[in-house]
Amino acid sequence: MRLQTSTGYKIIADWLANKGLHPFTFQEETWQHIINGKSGLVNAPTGCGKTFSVFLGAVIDFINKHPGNWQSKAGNGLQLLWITPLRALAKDIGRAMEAVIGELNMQWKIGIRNGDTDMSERQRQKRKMPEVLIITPESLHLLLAQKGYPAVFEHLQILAVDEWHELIGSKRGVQVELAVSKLVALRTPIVNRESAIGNSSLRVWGISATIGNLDQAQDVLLSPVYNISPVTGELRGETGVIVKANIRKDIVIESIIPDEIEKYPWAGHLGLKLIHKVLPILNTSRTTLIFINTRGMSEQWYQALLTAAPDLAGAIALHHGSIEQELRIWVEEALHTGKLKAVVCTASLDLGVDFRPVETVIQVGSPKGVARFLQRAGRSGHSPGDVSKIWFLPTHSLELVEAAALKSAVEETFIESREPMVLCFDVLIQYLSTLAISDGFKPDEIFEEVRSTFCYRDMTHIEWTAILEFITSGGNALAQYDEYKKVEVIDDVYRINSRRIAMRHRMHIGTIVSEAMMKVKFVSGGFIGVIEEWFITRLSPGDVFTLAGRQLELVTIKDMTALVRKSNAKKSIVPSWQGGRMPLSANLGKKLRQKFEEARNLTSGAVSREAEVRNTKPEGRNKKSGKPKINSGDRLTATHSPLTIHHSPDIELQVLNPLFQLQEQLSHVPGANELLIEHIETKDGYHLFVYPFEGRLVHEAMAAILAWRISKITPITFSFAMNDYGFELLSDQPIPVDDTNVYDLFTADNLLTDIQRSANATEMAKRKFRDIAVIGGLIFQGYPGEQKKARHLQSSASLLFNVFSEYEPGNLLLRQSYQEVFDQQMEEVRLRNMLERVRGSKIIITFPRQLTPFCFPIKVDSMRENLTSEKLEDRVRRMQQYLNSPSP
DNA sequence: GACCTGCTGCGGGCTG
Repeated sequence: MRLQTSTGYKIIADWLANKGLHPFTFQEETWQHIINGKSGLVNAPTGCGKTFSVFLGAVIDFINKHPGNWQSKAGNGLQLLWITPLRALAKDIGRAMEAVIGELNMQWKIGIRNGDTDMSERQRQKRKMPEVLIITPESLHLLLAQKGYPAVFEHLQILAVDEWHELIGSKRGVQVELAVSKLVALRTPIVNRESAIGNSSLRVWGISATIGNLDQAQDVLLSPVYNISPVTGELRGETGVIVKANIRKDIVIESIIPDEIEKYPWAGHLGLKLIHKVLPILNTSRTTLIFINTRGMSEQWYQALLTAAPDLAGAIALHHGSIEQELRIWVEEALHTGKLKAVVCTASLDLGVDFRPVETVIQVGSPKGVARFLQRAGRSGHSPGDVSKIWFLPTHSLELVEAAALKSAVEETFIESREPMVLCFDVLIQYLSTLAISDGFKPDEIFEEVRSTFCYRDMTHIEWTAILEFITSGGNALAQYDEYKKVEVIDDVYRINSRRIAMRHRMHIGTIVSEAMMKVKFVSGGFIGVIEEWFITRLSPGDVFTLAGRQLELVTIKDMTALVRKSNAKKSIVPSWQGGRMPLSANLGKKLRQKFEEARNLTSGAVSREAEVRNTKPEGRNKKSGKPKINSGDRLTATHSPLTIHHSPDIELQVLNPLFQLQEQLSHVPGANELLIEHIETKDGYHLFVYPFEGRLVHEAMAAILAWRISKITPITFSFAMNDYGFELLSDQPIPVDDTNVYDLFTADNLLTDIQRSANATEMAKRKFRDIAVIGGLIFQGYPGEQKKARHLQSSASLLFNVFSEYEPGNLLLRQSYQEVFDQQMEEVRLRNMLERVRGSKIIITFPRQLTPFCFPIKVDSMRENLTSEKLEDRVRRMQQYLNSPSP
């Protein structure tokens, strides 16, 4: 059968043609696969119709199955389940789907199920499910926690997972994997699969933006569909398909360049010095999004814009995750109805404006990754054929190189991968409890289902048994506490019979664990947002702080709510929120290293280098102190690749030429295949600066390891500092790192043991364990509205951590917390890759006679602790003035 | 359990 003759296809194609659209716009290839019973992944830039391609595929499929009466047919139950990570997206998508259904005169109902869905709607859904249900991963698990849930999915044809790239790298993604395994098994039980031909009758479709590991993303989502034999590991069904839209989005990236690069700060994160260059951009664009990396800095930018251009009052707004939901919704609406010229925002506006374009985007500071930068650029020029325009505003001089790096990364579509998580036992425990409060489960069946997912495919029988033991008896360590004996076993069916436990569990479904927040509310009523508990407890009544762009005076704290009134005080404290510490991505780091090499090649023409380059080791090394006796300004090893410039250099690199010249004079600008190490002596002591450009997490771990390894050579103590470009070891005695030992110090051998000895893994694991314990249901966070204090949470978590460490060291959750430290906190894989890279590269050690442009930002960050910001700014200015006019 | 600049996201429904 040729596809085009199918009734559904024709109806939809004609319908689109009537509207002047070609089916291709909506990736008709997807329709074909859906009708043919395939599962797969759709990949296209935003605004290219990938959402509609899956939805229309489901519509065509329905028409084909009910050829005579598709317009009158309803009440078949749930046909299409649509998972989306954001509640806010559900409304937009639902509205768009309803419009299509309306025009086709179909009898489908589109329903939304998430935390915002009210009770009556939930009950309506329970009596009769709509044909399409848009849901969050959490709410889907809540459905699985209802008695008789299999009936809900009896007629389900298609499961769509929207924004899969957003979910795959997190535990929310694992929740989706488990849900997929369950829904697939409901249609084709695992026990029948040995004999089943082909795939499950349920078709699973992921919808994803471009990521580096698209194939893997597909495998992770579809793993339960693939029908892989649990015995032999052999693939018995078909694999899925990837549908890519061949649309290339044009993106224009432009840097905001300081007029006098010599005077632009070498360090800093805020970038307000360039605010005068932002104003003209706002004026010439209808709507602008200004992305700021942190909530605190976004508050500062908002204030600064109003001060710089008071006429903007009322035309600009602020948007971040700690601002009250209603205010945020108002801002979003006002932006798109044209009431606002600009919105200062954080990652809170990364997603969710798909159906409402803006004209211009400004990125302030490093976006930390290529994917995030592209995502933000894509907020503008949203229609197919439009050009996305994004401005990059550097917050310090060296950061300007990132613009050049981003340009070539975007050009090459060098986009980060999102690594799926594996063996998350906390999520598994939560899932099993979910099944236990609805219909109960039989371990043998569920074991196979769970192992059909990517996350748990390597789970052993021993681990599985330990999990079952844990949920029924509390395991070895907690056996004496009844509250951990949640699940009862009757006739080999595992169930939770206690209504109280079931109720508590429902409230704790989900994998997002937040800091303890306190609501902020006007005395006169009206919520403004939330602030972290630790921050507000440092304030006293009468203190003025900033939130949602307002000056607020703290009046009192009552019922875990901070009551405030408006204030006209000149000075106010800007809150800081404890957020993720998104490190520079590996991709962007690599591009940066390449750009530095280009910059050096550009510079080398200008600098006379004959006198500097030495290929031989200097003589007269003082073995005792380990400090080589050489003149400052000399280098130990330095060989340069011949000067090659393949294309015209980026404007950013040209502008930064004076900075690179100075760096080259004082030290060295490292090439892509070099690791630069600087020994600098100041009145603070002996500094060792190292520049791997691997993001601050790797640097943090590497600094600890290096310190540990050096201390084995000679007894020595250090303090550390680091940023995304490099790290610093500081000591009061000379640091014995030279060309005789440097490769050994940076070896990947014994990495794991050295990590364990150097970094305080136990302390880090303890922190990770808190989230794991909450997700696994070991800690009750309190009923909604009466959240427990952070202190309580922390103390019960660390109590449990200690109990496990002492009485059950093999506990799976304990093990997981250490694993998460290695994987996420230290980025062990990346650390190892870095060391492997260093092994094959040239290590350049220099001895600059003063601070260099490279080390400057790290040095400044390490001073920050002891100084107020004004004093710091003064000191930085003085340091830089001195450096810009170097005296011999 | 500290904050050194540090994002976002979710979340009862029984039995009457």
